[in-house]
Amino acid sequence: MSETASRPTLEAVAARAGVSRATVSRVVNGGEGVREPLVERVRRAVEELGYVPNQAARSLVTRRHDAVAVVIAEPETRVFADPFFALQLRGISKELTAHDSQLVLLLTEGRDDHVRVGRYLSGGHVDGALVFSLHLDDPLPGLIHGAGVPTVFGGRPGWGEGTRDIVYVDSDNRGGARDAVRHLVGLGRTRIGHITGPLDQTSAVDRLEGFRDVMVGGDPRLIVESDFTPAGGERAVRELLERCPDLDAVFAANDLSASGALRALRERGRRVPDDVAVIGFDDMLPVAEQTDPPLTTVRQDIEEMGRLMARLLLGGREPRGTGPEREAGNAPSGVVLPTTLVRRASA
Amino acid sequence: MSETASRPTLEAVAARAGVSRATVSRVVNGGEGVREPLVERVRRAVEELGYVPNQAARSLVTRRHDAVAVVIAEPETRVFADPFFALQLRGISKELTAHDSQLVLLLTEGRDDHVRVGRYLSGGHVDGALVFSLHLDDPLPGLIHGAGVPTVFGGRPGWGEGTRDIVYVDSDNRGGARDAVRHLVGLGRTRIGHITGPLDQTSAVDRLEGFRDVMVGGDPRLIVESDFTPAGGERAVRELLERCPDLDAVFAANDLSASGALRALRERGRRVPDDVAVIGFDDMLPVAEQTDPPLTTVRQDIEEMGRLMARLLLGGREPRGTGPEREAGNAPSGVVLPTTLVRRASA
DNA sequence: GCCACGTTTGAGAGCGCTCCCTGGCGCCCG
DNA sequence: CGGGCGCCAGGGAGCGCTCTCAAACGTGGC
Repeated sequence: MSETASRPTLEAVAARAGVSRATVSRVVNGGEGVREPLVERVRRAVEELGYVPNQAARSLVTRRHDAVAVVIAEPETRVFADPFFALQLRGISKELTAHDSQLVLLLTEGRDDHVRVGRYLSGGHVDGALVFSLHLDDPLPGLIHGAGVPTVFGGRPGWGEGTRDIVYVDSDNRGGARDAVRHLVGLGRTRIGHITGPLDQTSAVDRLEGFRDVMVGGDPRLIVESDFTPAGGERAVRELLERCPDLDAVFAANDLSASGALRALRERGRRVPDDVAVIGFDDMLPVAEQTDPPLTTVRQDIEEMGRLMARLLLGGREPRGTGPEREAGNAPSGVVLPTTLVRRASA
Repeated sequence: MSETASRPTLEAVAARAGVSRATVSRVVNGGEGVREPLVERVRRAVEELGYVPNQAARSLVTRRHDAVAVVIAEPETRVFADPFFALQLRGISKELTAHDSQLVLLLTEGRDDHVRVGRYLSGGHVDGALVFSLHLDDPLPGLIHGAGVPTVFGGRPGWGEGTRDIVYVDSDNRGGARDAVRHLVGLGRTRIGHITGPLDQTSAVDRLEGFRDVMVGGDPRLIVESDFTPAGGERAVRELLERCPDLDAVFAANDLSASGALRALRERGRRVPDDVAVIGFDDMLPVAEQTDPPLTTVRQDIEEMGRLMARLLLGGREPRGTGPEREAGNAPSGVVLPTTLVRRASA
């Protein structure tokens, strides 16, 4: 039952059920075109022997692996320490499970790893790849895109804008930012500052664009470039207050920097939201709910992004072997998920 | 180069290099016992053709997979939203990479998944498993332990205490807790409260034990069971202050609950650390450094735990194929990593 | 009652690789 | 200078599975 007793093979099951290997194979893979009594007999034999198909042998002939690589490029540790990827992984995992696929996690550390990952992906060990790349100058996505592996990107890649065959899933960063800023405007605020994220990330750029969409002709000095960290948020607010002492609202590009902003505002004696209204982005719960006051922010459904990425990669493939392998690429080249404004106390 | 052009096989490389398949195989797998000029020729052919071994074919005969499953049981979403697993995964990933192994991530959602994971693991798709189980009543670890797959647990499992063949890696929760409480005592504090974690987790239990080790004969009413969350920490502090208004220190079982404690103390007009000193556990940076005041806490090297788990699982196996497959199990049944007290402003 | 056709089942090849074993060759020693 | 030994390369089997193809088995219609 346990130990080194080598696992039963198809052959063994066939012998036990008194049929041929081919028949067992058919039953194991869906049982189409096998008469009921035989199906039953085979099923029982499988059960009794505790047969589990040898995936290696199967892959060898089918050239399918029922496995998908998830590549997370991680130039900074910070990125990895937030719940973002965790949630996305969850979504991915759920969807892959539904498709009987495994999740092979590839974390890259520095440039050398690109080679390793590239080799792995083009080595045909997986059916596809889900790639997260946050930085515009990251060579990895390009590499992968050239590796000839079906790929879906998480977040809008910074290059190949109009390229038809790049598939990605992103949230509506720009639209979400617009909603946030419009909300501030609706509150009667006029001197609205924006704390950006690192502008080598498309999400930060898109949020900035959304801000600009609403504040057309606004004072460019009300935009301070920052880095998605609480400390950066603090610095940015100090800068903003210096440039514009009667600032009455802040839109921070993420919750972390918003939390820093909150702290700096309190320290400077500004009441939130009375004097200055604050809105963040992400709705990262441990942060957004715990700030003082709780943060109004833009929520994105991160887990759903993950699910969608997996679904897109697996294409029209139904939960196991049915249907066409892949709808010939008329997939949308970019899918953008909606965001919603979550009102709490800060604005 | 790209596209569907089927990848080159050993055969192709052999033809190109003018040698036999066997020779190419030898070269690819270390090149022992092949004369230099041939090695060179084969290497070049591999390079030119962009040959990558077919892992499925290889596994089929070697019965090795160069892959390790990482199983994360996740009854609560909260658990996953903290950076803990992320860091551990990093450590694991690094070590596996060094051993040319892949990381197959298995996230479980609810009971049904146990079956799936069990089948997968006993299906012989991976060389071993790294399992994280946080709760005492989780049936998963038991299941896996019975599946006949080499396994290393992350964190002390709640059962099979003395069992010789259970291998796990944990931090020194008890010792770390002792250090923290001793530090408070050294500060002259005498009315020290403890906010525990969920006591169905061994880490929480061990930290409580450490607290008790130092506070022998202490008032049991100074121990409040909580849940590792900020909100729980707040509640616990209110409870503690009610029971003991002149409380002068709090040891919280993790940083998150410590942050809640900090807030509740401020709200109740207690100054930290003047009136009440506070120590957390984990040194979860985004939290510990950002609290007001910054949190004194117990650091554990989470990434190293991950590395160690992987190293233990892979046994004495050197970076690829050399050495014995596995030192016959005289491995230590539990490895406990040291913790260090990180002094910041809160105590 | 017989033949043509559709449906099930079985036989066999082969996926790409490793590894055992044999054959060939150079070299050392007698 | 010849025999034996050791080292290196190649041949070939076979890992467990899928999938094509052909055989066997009905079944219905004429």
